[in-house]
Amino acid sequence: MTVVDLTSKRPAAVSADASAASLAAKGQHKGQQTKAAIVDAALGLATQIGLEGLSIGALAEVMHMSKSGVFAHFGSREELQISVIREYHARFEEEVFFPALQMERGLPRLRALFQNWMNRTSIEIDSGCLYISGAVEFDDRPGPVRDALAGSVKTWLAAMYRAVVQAKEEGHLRGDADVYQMAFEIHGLILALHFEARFMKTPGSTVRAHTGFAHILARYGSAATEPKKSADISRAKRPPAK
Amino acid sequence: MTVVDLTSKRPAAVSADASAASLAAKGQHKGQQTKAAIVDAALGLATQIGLEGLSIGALAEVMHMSKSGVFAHFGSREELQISVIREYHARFEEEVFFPALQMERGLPRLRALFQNWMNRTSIEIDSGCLYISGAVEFDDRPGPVRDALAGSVKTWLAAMYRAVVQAKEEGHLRGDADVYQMAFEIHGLILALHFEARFMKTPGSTVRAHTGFAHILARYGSAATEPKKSADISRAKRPPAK
DNA sequence: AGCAAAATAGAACGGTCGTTCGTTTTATTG
DNA sequence: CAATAAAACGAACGACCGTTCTATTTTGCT
Repeated sequence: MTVVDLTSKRPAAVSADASAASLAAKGQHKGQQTKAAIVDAALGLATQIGLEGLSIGALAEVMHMSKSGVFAHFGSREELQISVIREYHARFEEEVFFPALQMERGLPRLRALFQNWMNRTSIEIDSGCLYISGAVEFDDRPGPVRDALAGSVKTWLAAMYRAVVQAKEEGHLRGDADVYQMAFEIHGLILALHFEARFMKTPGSTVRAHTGFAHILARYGSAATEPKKSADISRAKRPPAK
Repeated sequence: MTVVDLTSKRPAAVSADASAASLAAKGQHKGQQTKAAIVDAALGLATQIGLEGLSIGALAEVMHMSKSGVFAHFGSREELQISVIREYHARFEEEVFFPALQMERGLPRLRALFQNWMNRTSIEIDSGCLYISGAVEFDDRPGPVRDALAGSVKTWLAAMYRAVVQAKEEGHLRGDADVYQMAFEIHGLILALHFEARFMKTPGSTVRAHTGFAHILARYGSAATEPKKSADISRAKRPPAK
């Protein structure tokens, strides 16, 4: 009767995705670790099949848990979806926004933001952008999920807009540059990249987005910034990772 | 016993949306008319809640029909979805593509295509673009529905690409203009318009897309085409409707 | 008018969904 | 180690899903 049962399915919940749960296993209670692991798995599902397609049953199966066990951590499906959005927001900040802050204000930082954004959108082919898929799914569906999503998207777009403004303040852009317009056009490039790479599987979409960014810089950049006719692609140099 | 019964719910199917069904009420059998009316209603639902959210039960309720009555016209949900895609494709051609063919080859036609595309994407605020929402929903879901969708999208994007090529052939673009790149950037403007107008409700997105198009023309247009610094918005004049 | 064919209704099926509830197992604390 | 709290399970519910089947009504044709 003292058999240990290594194949016990109970503790499997926490160690389902050790890579994500381990680094968060601080002084937290077990429940919080499990919840983090669930959110991690849910994010993986949501980026593939969408926030609406995310079901508690499928999530429980991935976690090797019971439906009610998963459910108890959130209390409602909407709360689960919101948790996923918050997790995506945190990772987006960490992978796209914060690294770019180590670049100098102005054009270098804007370049880094765009580059990181592109990487996240296209390099990880298996996981689409939750901001884009969520925007389509919830553009007509009011409620707390939409609010959370719109809040995150708005925050990120505002951050990028701020980088554009700073680039202008630093003198990297032309004096008559319309910063709103520039941010709009940059956003369009990312969306086109997402559409053509992920749905249409068009090869070369990444360099196309990069070239488009160079074109935008050629238009809005000050004379000192963009002297040559065609900007080279491999300009965006990353920070030494601190 | 000769009561006419104006409130009979049976014939309501055909006259549910008279506006769409009437003009198609030629020598067709009744079933075909009803099917056209169902597809019309289904398209209305799909553009709001997406192709995946489209359910036969909800559709039957809108049509004042039974689920099985609706179902019998298609034989499967997938076939219904494909029918909706085909219907959208037909309307897209009729509203965006064909009218632009009446413009002269080259830049005027390209302008008209973009203008019509913008109108369809933004003016009709209540109905989103099925190509965009469908692309997000089916970017990871293989099957006949995705195939039909991708086929339609590919056809339309190829048509726009062709207009770009023709504009270059007519000498309206610079000799070194990258036509693929130009089409990519135009596509991005439409996607940004859809995202910001429909999801974020950002006002002024339409003029922003239009300005972006002017910027693209300023870059790729030949000297003879774009002499002035900023192109005027109200250039795209429609044909006299035949 | 009458008859065959087409169209629709209605009920039922198995399945999945989110959610609730009572029980049991596990983890934490004194 | 024992007591208490937290976590997870398992069964069940009602709702909706797509689909199938049979019966009934409506249509189109001669």
